[in-house]
Amino acid sequence: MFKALADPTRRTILDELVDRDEQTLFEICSRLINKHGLSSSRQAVSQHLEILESAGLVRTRREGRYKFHRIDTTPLDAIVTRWPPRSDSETGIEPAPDPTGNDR
Amino acid sequence: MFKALADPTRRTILDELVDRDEQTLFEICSRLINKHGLSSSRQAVSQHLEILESAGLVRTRREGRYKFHRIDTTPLDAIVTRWPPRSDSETGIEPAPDPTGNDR
DNA sequence: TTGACATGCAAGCAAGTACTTGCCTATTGT
DNA sequence: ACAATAGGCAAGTACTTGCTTGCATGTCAA
Repeated sequence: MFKALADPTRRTILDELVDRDEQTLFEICSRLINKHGLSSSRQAVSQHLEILESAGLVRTRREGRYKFHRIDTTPLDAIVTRWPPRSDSETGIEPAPDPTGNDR
Repeated sequence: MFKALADPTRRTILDELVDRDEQTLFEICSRLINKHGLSSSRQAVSQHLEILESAGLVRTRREGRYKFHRIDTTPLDAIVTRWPPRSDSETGIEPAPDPTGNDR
C-alpha cells in the first residue's frame, strides 16, 4: 500500500476519486489530462489503477463494458495507528543507554 | 514523504524510533539487525535516515560525535486529511454523468 | 598527539518501476 | 452482422532507487 502511494500520478488519481466516485478508466484519463495537465496514456492509468486496487485503496465494480472505480480510504488508518503521535509524557528526557548499540 | 514511506526498511526504522526516541545511527543499525533480522549496513541505514529526514519524518540533533534521531509524525496527518473517509451521504448513488469523459 | 570511533560523501551497480507499443477480448449501438 | 467503444495482456525500454565500496571529516579518550 505504501508503494502504491509513492507515485504522484496515483495520488492524483485518488484525489480525483475523492472529487467524484464511480469513475471509469477513460473518465479518469481525461480528467487527469484536462484538470491536472498530466500526459498519462490510457495504459499507464490502467496500470496505476491495478496497483491501487491491489493495495486495497480502490474498489471496482463491473457493469457491462464499463468498470467503475471508487476510493477506499480504510487502509490509510493503519498509517496513523502504526506511528501514533507522541504524547507529552513520552517526549521527555529518556535514559539514552549506550549510544553505540553494541549490546543489541 | 510518500516515497520515504515506500521502503520497508525505512518503515521499520520509524517503528524503532517509536519504540525508543533519540537513537544514534549505530544504535538503529544494531537494533535493526538484532530485533528484526535485517542485514542493513551502516551506510544503507544512513541513507535511509537522510531520506526520512528530508521527508520531515525524522528530526536530528547533533551532540559531539553523536547524532540523535527522533521521529516526527506530524507529516502523516496530511495523508488522512487529503483523502478523508467518505461520509454516508457521499456514498449514495451519484448521477454518473458521461462515463466516456469526452467533455473533460 | 594519536588512534579509535561516529558519521559524511560520492561513484558505481543491480534490481525495480513507470511507461510505451502492439495486439487481443468483450460489450454495445446501428 | 459489423463497427465502435471500453478495457486487458505482455514484452521492451528508459529511468529510478537501494545498496555497496572506498575514502574523507570530525570528535573524543588515553
